[in-house]
Amino acid sequence: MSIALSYNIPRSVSPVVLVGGKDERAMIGELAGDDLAALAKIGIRMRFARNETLFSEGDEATYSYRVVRGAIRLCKHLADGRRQIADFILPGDYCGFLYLEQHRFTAEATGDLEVIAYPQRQVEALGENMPSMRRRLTKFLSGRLMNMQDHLIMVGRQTAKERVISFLMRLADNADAADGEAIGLPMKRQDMADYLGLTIETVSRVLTCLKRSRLITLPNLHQFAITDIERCRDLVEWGEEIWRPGSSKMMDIAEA
Amino acid sequence: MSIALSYNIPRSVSPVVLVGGKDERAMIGELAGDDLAALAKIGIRMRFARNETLFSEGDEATYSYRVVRGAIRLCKHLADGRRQIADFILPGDYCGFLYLEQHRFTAEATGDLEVIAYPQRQVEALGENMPSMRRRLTKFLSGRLMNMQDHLIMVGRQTAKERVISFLMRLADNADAADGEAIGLPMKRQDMADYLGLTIETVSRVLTCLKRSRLITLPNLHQFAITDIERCRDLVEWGEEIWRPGSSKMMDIAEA
DNA sequence: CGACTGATTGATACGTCTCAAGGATAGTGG
DNA sequence: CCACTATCCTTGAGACGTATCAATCAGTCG
Repeated sequence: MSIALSYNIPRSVSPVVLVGGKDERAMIGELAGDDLAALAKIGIRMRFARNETLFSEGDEATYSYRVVRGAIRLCKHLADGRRQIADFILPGDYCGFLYLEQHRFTAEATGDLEVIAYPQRQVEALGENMPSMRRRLTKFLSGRLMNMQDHLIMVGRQTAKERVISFLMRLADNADAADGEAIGLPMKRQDMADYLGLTIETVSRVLTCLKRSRLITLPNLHQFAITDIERCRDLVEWGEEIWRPGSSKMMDIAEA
Repeated sequence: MSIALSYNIPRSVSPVVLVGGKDERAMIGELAGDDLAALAKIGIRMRFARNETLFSEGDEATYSYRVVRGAIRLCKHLADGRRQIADFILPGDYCGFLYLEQHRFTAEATGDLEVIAYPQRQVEALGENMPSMRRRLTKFLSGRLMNMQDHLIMVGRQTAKERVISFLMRLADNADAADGEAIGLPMKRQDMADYLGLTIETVSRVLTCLKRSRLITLPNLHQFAITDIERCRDLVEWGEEIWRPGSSKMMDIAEA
């Protein structure tokens, strides 16, 4: 069943971005080790500044990208300016495409961005000729769907605090960070808000709240650390009750 | 890049559901016409009652399904019972799998359900052997991601009224229905709510509101009709302003 | 006809948004 | 190195939309 929110968009088929996470990175590595030394060589290093566009809705796919530093945001816009970010592509992640006619969303840099771009045609050729590559790309695409489902439940059914924690946990996981270890936060508050389906103010308030509760620390605007990953995991899994029984006001999180 | 459904991947990877829409149905038809007469024959007719489970989180994929009557809901659960439905599979839609390790969500019948189940192995074999099939399945999977993105912006950035209208529009579109034509609503209010990220009461209120505004009619609980599809399209695209300038209370939608 | 499930409606509570002000940070040019 | 400035972030007060709780209504099936 296909639902389209943006009914003015032609019902043609369109390209899909593949976005890899921690697991998929291994895949890329393996590919390179396997048969893709050639692919590694055709990669072109590119840089973008904050808010620069890698591609827009309607563009044709010419490159796939691997993020070296910074992050890419994939987003959709409503006519009145509301924006929803469908995914972030973080350092080490891969963002590729399946051939369809055109993009249905926009990719922009959330800050200083460094990527390696691979000509799409060459990647496609590899997919066509190598069953092992096909298989990995399939897994990869599947993983994307999984993440989308998690994102959906986050935006649809979790509270602001749960969303923010989930998000930070994802970043921590992606960085393989330990308790207290500083983790890069390569996007602005507005980007976080649009990813989480919140406003910038709410994100800010929640962060303050988490900080006060000693669940996280914020050395500066572009870094954070999770004090107790285990406890955060419980918070996300078991909901508000842990915050403090009988109260869920923003400021009422128990001091640890 | 040809992303294939690599169906002979070792069973260490987890399955992903493929869900087809109006467009994808054509694909299945074409496949059947092409080389898949055999597949059509191996289909097994199955029936399920409301809330029966086709598969659960953790199950292995043994069948893919095509819905004949009723609808399947694909959902995820939080520990405290909150639920988010990631997708509905409607009559004519297809629901297949790519393997990774295990299902990460549950598939249940939203009411009386009739499906045709295809043994996964046989579908897999077809994917492996036929490049054209691979390509279609890729497009198909890509379409899923597109829909998920639309669903995300809906749940993350649209108001209750916009979500309900979008949803009804999707159903109407899927059914190729004209203005005023009765369309089946093969799920309960709770299912709609969990899909839209709302409560059952809010869904009910919005429906009442739309009815009063003469945007839709509800002959009975399992059917609806859109009075003016064009107007609904505008509402979704341009937001609340059309409802009635200066007011957005539930009861304040202009009478047409 | 009851008994049951699901849908509607109402009153109120609560979480997040909106609007507005002030504070922090980073970049720029003298 | 220090104003100067633009941008981003934080905080507060109040409004608004949706959730919650509770009662009633409408179908359905024995």
